[in-house]
Amino acid sequence: MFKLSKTTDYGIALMAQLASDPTDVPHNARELAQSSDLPVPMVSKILKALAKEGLLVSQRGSKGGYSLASRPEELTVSEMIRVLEGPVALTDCAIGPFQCEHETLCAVRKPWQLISRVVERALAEITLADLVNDRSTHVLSDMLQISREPEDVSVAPSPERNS
Amino acid sequence: MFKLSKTTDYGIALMAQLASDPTDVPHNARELAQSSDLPVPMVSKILKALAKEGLLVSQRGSKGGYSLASRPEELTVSEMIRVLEGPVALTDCAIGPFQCEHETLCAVRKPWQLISRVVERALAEITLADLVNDRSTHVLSDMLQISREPEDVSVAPSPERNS
DNA sequence: TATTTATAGGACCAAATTGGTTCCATATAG
DNA sequence: CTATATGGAACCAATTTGGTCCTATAAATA
Repeated sequence: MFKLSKTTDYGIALMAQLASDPTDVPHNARELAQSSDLPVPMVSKILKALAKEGLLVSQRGSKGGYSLASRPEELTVSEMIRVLEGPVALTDCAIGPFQCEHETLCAVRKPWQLISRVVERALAEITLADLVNDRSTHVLSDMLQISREPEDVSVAPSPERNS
Repeated sequence: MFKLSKTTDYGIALMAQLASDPTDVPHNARELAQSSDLPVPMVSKILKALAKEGLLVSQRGSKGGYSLASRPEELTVSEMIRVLEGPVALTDCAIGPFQCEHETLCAVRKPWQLISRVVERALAEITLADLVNDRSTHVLSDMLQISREPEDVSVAPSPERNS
């Protein structure tokens, strides 16, 4: 569906939640699960992964929990997606050589590689700080070069789902 | 994996193949499957979908087949993805209201909507014509604002090149 | 030191999605 | 009439995904 997985989606939301707390007190899985209304085991699993990959630092034992490993301004959306979901590449051939069996015959390989880099570049412009600050609206609207809309912005114009 | 599905991948490759033929002679599924080295039933299925959605026009019966419904310059990658894969939205909440049960509580909803639009916007800059022309390299490199690299461009640190 | 609270790291499972096939109906050229 | 094509739907196996559970280990504290 060309969508992020729930894991990535939840993971970034959890990172944002941590980023929105100015103190450096670690937050534990139960706590974060509760305030985001997500199942504890799931949140726990995702936090473990984020810690393992170095995006969070973990503190074991009583009074333990997780806190951000870097400043929110220094962590990009691109990086979070890469860690949770894999490289930002729209096709296998854009990940690297020898990933797709059709790559020798395929005519659109190079364009896909370039397109993937365009998307990756865009996602690398946005930081975790942008997600939690109100500044995000400004930054992102600037990227869109549109006047900020006050209400809901959605991409789907049509109500009908593709069958 | 934040990747396009095979269906979309194949579908766009097939469109590109049609676009690269200057004549308007319809091509049938068998033919297209052969020259792209993909299974015939799969190709057939995808072409049917593309025709149903209006991206291809079909000619039934003997000497029939598929041809592009519009000029390659007028069909964007964004549109092809939307038709084959669904709306370009990185999260459920970016598709539209009431898609995600957490949307009331979620703090990063608006950023995702904007990010999705940024990506969608980028994909709407690229046309089918760009995929088949050499011009693609120019257009896309301009988007990246980098000097065109002569060799393989991949997101992952590449071991080496094949062809 | 024992207990409590937390993460680390797994194995595990059901449900959804995906990639792919098959069959039959219908249209068209010759 | 027949061969060749698409239209449409059902169907299936394999993978992926979302989610749980269990055991081991680390730290704080009573």
